[in-house]
Amino acid sequence: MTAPGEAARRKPARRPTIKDIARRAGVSESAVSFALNDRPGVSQDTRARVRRVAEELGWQANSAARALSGERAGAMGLVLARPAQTLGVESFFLQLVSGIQEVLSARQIALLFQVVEDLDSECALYRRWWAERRVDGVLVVDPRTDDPRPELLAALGLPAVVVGGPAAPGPDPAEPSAGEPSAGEPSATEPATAEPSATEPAATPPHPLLSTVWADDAKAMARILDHLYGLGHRRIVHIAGLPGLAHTARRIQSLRTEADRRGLDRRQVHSVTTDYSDAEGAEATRRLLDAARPPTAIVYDNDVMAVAGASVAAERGIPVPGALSIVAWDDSALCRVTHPRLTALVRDTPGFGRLAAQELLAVLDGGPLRTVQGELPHLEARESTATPSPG
Amino acid sequence: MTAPGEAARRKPARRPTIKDIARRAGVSESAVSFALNDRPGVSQDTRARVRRVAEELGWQANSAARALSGERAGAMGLVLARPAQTLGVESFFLQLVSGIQEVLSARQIALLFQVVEDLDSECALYRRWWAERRVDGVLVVDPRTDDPRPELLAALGLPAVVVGGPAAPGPDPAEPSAGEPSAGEPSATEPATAEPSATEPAATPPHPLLSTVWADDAKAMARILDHLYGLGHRRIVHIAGLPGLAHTARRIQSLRTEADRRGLDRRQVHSVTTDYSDAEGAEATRRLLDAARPPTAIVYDNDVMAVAGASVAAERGIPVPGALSIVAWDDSALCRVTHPRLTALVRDTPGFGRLAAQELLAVLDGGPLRTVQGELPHLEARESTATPSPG
DNA sequence: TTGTAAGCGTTATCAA
DNA sequence: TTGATAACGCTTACAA
Repeated sequence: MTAPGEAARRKPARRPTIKDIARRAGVSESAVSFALNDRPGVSQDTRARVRRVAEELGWQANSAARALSGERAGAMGLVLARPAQTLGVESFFLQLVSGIQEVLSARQIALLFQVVEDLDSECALYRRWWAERRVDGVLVVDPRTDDPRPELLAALGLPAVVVGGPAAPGPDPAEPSAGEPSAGEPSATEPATAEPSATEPAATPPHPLLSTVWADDAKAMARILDHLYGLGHRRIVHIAGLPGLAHTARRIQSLRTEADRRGLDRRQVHSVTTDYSDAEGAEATRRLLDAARPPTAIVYDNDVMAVAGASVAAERGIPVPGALSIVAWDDSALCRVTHPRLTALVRDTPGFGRLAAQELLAVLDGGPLRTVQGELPHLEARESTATPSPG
Repeated sequence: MTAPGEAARRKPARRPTIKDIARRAGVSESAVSFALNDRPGVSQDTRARVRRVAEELGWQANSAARALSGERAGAMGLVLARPAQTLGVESFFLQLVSGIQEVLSARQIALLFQVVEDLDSECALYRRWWAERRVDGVLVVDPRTDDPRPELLAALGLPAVVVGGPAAPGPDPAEPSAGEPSAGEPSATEPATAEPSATEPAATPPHPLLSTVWADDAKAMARILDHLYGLGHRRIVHIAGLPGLAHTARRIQSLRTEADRRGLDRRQVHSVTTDYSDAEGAEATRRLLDAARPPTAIVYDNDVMAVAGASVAAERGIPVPGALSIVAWDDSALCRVTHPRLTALVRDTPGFGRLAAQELLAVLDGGPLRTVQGELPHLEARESTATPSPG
């Protein structure tokens, strides 16, 4: 081994190119290219020889050259638009990203990941990536009810998949079309199978411009309501996340539907929105508990707020689950380390990421525009939910 | 607007190239290149005109072409080697990444972010990135006491910066395996201050192969000890993270030094290692609290374990901070949502990321190999630490 | 101060 | 089945 300083400084070894392989295998460059890309037009013998030499030399295609020549950058993009401070405690994104990469890296596709401050920056970044030909496609997260991104991406012709589902159904408070689905019945409005259905826009309109993978928040909310209603809860408040997000709207809508279905009073079963922070989660909880007839159960849209809410209850000496039941939407270590441990809606987030990546690859391969549904989350009942004490 | 389906499908608008600009501005391609890259050799007038046309056309350099021609890929890499399950609740990485990108994106440099299962995959990925010329440099996180990555990267000649500090001081013969502290003789007292200096390799050897940015864990631990000792604690246990990580070793070492300095009993002031998970944090806490003379204070190496520990105390009816004080190494929403709120060591993680990115850029610009120290973290005293009750 | 032309490493088009 | 050869879009000598 050379001296450390020298090693760190020395010129990098030259990377082998196709030309090197061609020379060494005694064939032309184009033969090498064909051989290495599994294209017809080269004999088995030559192919094998070329492969062996490439292996020996440790050759890997120069991604820039490939991108310049072919049309593919060999990379996908993922932008997270969040103010730096709110880059929180959530395990959601890292898990999502890990699932995405499981699929992409198997195809030697890299992931460009960028955190920006806001939606405008995100759009600007898409434009730049597009102009620079940096990425072959992008995954759009945190879809909103009024989202400029699909239109932009469609206009740019940059393949994209929306992760997290289509926007909520239109501003229809009564939600007549999803009216009275009996539990378990595979309702026509919510296809359990992931078929591209542009014909059934009522409850879950496939996004008009981009393919979409999403979780069925409506059914998930129904499961939570089943659980709480079954325990005897009649005053249930949903502390939701950011009002602009599509899934927030879907959850709020679903809570209404489920409340109506059971003839519950809408003044006692409703949603309030927050910014997902522990601070707003705690604040909302305080307000609710101060009311004349406080809820007997609260559903939080993320784990951090749920834990914050549990903490507020503890401060006030309100027993959980005796006087207040708590459900967290999204499970994580947080829900298991608190005391009592929190009942949570468990999703397979890496699986969701894999699904999204697969769908993006499908779009790149010219697949049809469609809406794919992820696995339905299940409710993990723990110690924070129980039959409410009378009163 | 065209019909949605058509918009999504239609061929993307052609991206403008230098040739387009040249034609439109009535100059040669090379003049355009010079003008846009701030190189001498074109008149002010031409430069202005070219710039204006480029602006009009919304031109952005094709990253592949630039990478192929020049030597720069215009991207950096960051690999996180973690089993998918342990992709936890930590806010650390997203914050680090956001800081890194603040610096990189200002220079139009992208970040390739990849999550892999283990260190071998990480090394393989570096080789691939190098061979593919995908990245100009990488940021190495989670440095280990015995780390193969610096040597690999140095050998490849891939510029890199180690984020998180140099490995711990060499093997300490007195080092008892974590968990069973021997009443070893006090080792030579280390200097309380740990300056990054090549002349003082004992405490903090700058990494021999790569530039490094790091936080002074020794001083941070000293601060925690100051706080707890000042409150009257004499039985203090440090529930550390993964034993192989460099900063874990530094913290363990520092705890010993600080204990010795104050004449504390090493059987009562020691470290145990874990895998950072809530489960192991809770388990270690249970074991400690079951001991004949349980600690009066526990320092946890991350926020998740600290919250888990607090939960264990709550389960057993051990008042915090009355009978047990708790300190979390690294602050996050978690520490603020629990009840009581946890005293935590607060670091400027985005700032640390910025520093790392700056250092990487410096290395790329041919700067010297060096070790840079981040801002010293401070201890945010909250409600989980107090004078221990007698007994 | 300008324009011409030769690369960078692939892929893709054609003859041979 | 092969092997030249021309793109791809940019940078950079080198000439004008």
